Amino acid sequence: MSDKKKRILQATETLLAEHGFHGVSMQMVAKEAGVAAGTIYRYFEDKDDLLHQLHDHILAHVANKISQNVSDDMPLQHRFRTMWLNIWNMATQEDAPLINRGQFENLPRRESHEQKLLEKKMFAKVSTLFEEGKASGLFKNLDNEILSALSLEPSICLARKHINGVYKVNDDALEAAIQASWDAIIQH
Amino acid sequence: MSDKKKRILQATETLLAEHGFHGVSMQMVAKEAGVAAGTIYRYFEDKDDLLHQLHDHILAHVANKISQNVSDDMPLQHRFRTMWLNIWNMATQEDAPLINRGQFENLPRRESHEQKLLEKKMFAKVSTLFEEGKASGLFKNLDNEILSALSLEPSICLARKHINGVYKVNDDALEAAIQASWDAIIQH
Amino acid sequence: MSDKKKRILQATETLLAEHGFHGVSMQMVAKEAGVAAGTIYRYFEDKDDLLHQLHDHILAHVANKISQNVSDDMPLQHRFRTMWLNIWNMATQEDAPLINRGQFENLPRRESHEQKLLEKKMFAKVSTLFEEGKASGLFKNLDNEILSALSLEPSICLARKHINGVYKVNDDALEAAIQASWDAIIQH
Amino acid sequence: MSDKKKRILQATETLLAEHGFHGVSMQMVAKEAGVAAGTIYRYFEDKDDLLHQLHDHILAHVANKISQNVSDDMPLQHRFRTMWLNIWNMATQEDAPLINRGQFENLPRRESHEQKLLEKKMFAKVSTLFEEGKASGLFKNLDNEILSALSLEPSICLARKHINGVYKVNDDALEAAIQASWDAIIQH
DNA sequence: AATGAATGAGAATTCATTCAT
DNA sequence: AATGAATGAATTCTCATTCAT
Repeated sequence: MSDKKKRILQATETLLAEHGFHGVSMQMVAKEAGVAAGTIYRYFEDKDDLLHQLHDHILAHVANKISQNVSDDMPLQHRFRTMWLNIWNMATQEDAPLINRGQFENLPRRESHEQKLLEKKMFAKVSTLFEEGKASGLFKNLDNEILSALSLEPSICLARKHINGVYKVNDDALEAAIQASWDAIIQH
Repeated sequence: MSDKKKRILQATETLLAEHGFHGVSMQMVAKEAGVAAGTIYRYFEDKDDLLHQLHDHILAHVANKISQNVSDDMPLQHRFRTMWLNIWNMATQEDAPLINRGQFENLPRRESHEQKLLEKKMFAKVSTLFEEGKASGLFKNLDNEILSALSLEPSICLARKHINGVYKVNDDALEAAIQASWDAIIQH
Repeated sequence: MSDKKKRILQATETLLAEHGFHGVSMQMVAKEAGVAAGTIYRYFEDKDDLLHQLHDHILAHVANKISQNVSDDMPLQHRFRTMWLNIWNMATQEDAPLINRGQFENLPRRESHEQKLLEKKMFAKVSTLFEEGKASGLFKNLDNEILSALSLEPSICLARKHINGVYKVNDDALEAAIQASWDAIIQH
Repeated sequence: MSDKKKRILQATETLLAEHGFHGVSMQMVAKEAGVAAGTIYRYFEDKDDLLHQLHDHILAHVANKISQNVSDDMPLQHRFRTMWLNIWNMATQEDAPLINRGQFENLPRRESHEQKLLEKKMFAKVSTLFEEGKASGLFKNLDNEILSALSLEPSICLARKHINGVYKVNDDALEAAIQASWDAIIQH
């Protein structure tokens, strides 16, 4: 990807996190990226396209981060813990500003079929985890979407509160939260 | 509250849900509410104030809905189930358009101390539930913010997927999800 | 018609005549008309609509001017001469700046059926002249469009040259031109 | 003339006819001509110069077309008829797109003295026709500009209506129009 | 209290022109 | 000579806000 295009995407993400969804103008993006306003339109059709592409860009980054240090031959609970913490770290370490401000969900998305297949592939390690857990009888027999909402999304939710300063999570609480997330999806 | 003020708030919520955060102008609000543009400024200082007040307005509505049919002398699990379903129903029955579109979080908020106290009071029944659960040794000894993130927020998360059409939750899955949310916070 | 709307149309006509079709911006129109840029959009949907309405406005003016001092009971040649001179005077007296610069034809037109009927009605006196002339056997038996192209449009053509300074027409030449236009359409 | 220069002029004419005066950008011209945007500036100083040169280019083409198959030893009326039809054919056969759309007149012109002399020379056959006609007593004793406005310009005028679809001219009407144009300028 | 015409700054986008390659 | 990425001023149009009525 061209250097300028990367800088524009990066600038957009930074500004969106800082100023929220409204209040980010193309001029601001241009200035932050250090390019002329017109230059943005060489790489993106219009503002909508810029936001769409930013969505895809971030999603790829997120999928990559979540899968970090996870291999399919690790024990289930170890894999789960690693992914849970990957999400937590990503959201709390400010390297994904849009995620931890809850602004990512509001980016306009392309709802195409290819897009969905792509997303599925990107989060393959999560699917694998849930499928294996269910096959082994360890996890509840629920669809992956539900398992995810019960166990991984609380990580984002907590991280957001942590970042916003609404509530500070300490190390013990963090471990307990991971355990509780695990409790939510395993058979008892 | 004056009739016109109510109509303005109602119109704003409807339009926000429909057109997203950008694309709602004061002219549009005025038209939808059936008042003149200038009239809005009799009830709200500026656009920001309108959105702030809308935030408070919706939050009050939400707090009210969540607590519906919940009294402090009901058994813990019954109370939990009722609140979980109150959230689910509110989000899926389209009577809180901003919530189920995930746009509520993006409303500008006042981060004052009074605001926080007020919110605490509004969600008193939730706090009471968690406190009693912990006191009785049934719940894990975690802060309410964490318990909420583990058990109630998945309800919103699922409802959103359900509404968006990303994933349809059937009745059995719903019951299982409630049970799993409960599993997340109780001691094992 | 509102005073502001009139001023905007007037300003647009003046500027178009002066700067040609390109080089007239909405800002310029606003400044010339003494209104704010946004005000134009209260009266006209967009720039296209402004130009369309200007077209209609001018056409009405032209139709009115052409028919001045013409009544259907005047002798044919007298009517013809009056209309020919009405055109000439309008174009040379600078009160129809767009006409005499040949910019009028380039205004975007609405090609609707109603528009055509309206135009027909506006130029009724011209039609009547040609029809009577043909019925009496004085004029050649040609369609009005052709008769007009042969006899009245040369008036505009000459006026344009006169205004542009390409060629100055004196009074004798003017009378001769009217006579020649007449010769073009009568039987010999 | 260089091949690229020709292609640029050709592309400009095509685009102007299609998109009108606004709506033709240098980028579009470059693309249509199959050259890079910067290349245009090797052959033309700026956009204005491009349009000026296009004007001259077209005028030369027109002058050439009008004089086709006309030699000074042909009988007057035959010469007149040939030129009248040359104009008609050129305008109706789409090989002079700017003429028959009435956009040619709006091209910016250089109003220099040399330009005028050049134009005079280019239309020498027209001048000769009129001068001979007047010398022989056949034509009215009017300046060439007037004779032209009375007899040849109606051809363009009619052709434009024909092309625009405002009015379709059939073969009989065409002959009659030529005859009427002739009637306009001969002595009676 | 209520209106809605008017404002003008600011938004997205285009485009003539330049210049390093 | 030719390229085409880059520029940034200018364009059309919107919109929060004001104010005379």
